[in-house]
Amino acid sequence: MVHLHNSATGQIEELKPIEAGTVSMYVCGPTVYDVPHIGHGRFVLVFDILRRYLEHRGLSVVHVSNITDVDDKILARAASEGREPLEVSRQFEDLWWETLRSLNVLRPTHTPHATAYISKMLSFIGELVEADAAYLAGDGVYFEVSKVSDYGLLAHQSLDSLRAGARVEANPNKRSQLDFALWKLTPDDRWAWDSSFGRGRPGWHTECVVMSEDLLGKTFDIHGGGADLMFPHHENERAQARALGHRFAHLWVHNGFVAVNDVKMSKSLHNYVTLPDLVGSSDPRAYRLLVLQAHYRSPLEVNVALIADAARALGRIDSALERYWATPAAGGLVLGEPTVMEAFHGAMDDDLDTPAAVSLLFQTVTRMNSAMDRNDEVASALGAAVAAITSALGLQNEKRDVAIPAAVADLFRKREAARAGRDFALSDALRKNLEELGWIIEDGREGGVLRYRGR
RNA sequence: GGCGGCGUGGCCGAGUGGUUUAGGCAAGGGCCUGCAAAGCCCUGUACAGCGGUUCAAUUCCGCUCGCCGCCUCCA
Repeated sequence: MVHLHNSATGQIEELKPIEAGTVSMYVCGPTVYDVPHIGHGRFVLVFDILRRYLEHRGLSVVHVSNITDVDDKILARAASEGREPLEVSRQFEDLWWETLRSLNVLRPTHTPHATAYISKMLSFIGELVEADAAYLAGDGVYFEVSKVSDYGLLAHQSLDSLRAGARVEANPNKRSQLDFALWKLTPDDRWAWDSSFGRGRPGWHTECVVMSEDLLGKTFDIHGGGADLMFPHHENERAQARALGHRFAHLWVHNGFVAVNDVKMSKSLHNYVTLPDLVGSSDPRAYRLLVLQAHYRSPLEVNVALIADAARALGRIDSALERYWATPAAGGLVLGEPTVMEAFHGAMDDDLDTPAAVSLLFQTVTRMNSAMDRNDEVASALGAAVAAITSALGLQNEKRDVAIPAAVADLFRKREAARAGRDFALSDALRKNLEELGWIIEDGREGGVLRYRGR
């Protein structure tokens, strides 16, 4: 059974799907106003890994991840570039999905947009006002935090201590400085919606409650996101749902940050790296492996050199898999070696212990290679285990169906002939030519094997 | 100020009261190979410092030093 750390309780708890066999999962998505950064990459990979694993275990997953397309930052960018807000959000949303595709991240089942949920948000806010959990004051509608008895559950702080530490942001309209805006009145703005409260825009904590409940119900299994969303965003989402008596999310799952030189990555510190740059710098799977090598709740150091290391490690898995696929057994139905698969499940069930799973993967690669070297028949079961684990983690070696160019084939044939004639000088020279073209020859008993390694 | 976390071998990164103390990358040695590549084998005696508890601590407790995060938009 899958167990996950629940931020609400601080405990590792069993995932018990509300609807047997189906896991409902909501993961807070991006605000599309800029190029995705490597921090986005981590959360997207973590939850993709979780999803893939659940599916690997035979569960079906309804995965919802939103696109925030109405936000002050989008507006600001549109204004400074003299463009329409929708044009800006469209541009970065397209880039978002394109980047995720390159990371081999499965597309969520549903990808709701905030702009499509304005009227539902308004009626939700109406319910909150009716329930006396929200109030209309000067410049907007605010949620009254003190109406939720366990406010601070996710922050792991009491209302008093939160209030004590809260920076004073002198908004006299709020009854408490912790109260947050559900609807901001912006009567003069073009980018606004009319409502019974007045013309305005939604606050950013409401869309996720409304969209998650709309698509997954008033209670669902997992709510996830980056650790910095825990408070206030998730706290506030939860507060709204609780104020209406909804059970809301059962398990709150949060991933750790990406750090650069031990410091959380952020634009203001100029340690910002874009995701497309990072993914493009190496094998697109390298970041996934890097993420897998650390526990999802730990901070993770990420830089181009580490990505390159991970890419080299990937090579080990790839060549093992190539070796396995080349065996006759691989064509048939070979089950993964049972003790390995059991160990894999044991690790992953334990709060997604991917470091242990990856460790096991590499150990299995070594065992498979050894077994093949000595013609041990256990090799195919081990190879099948490597293949199964690799694909459950989303690290599968996309079989590069790279057609062999005629020129390459020609060089290869010449090299084989030279080698057969023991003209090693010519043979090595030809091999070098091929390497420059991105092709590597591995000599074996039955002659050389041509392999594309890219450049 | 409140809350939480961290300091592991060249780097990344798991983990554990004692026993064979992950894994990857890098490094060194070896086997194999015409040479390579791939693969296999071997090597590194790491746990911030100081006390304490214990038969035994890197692992538990305390303190010190250093560092990080949340409390504000943020994955």
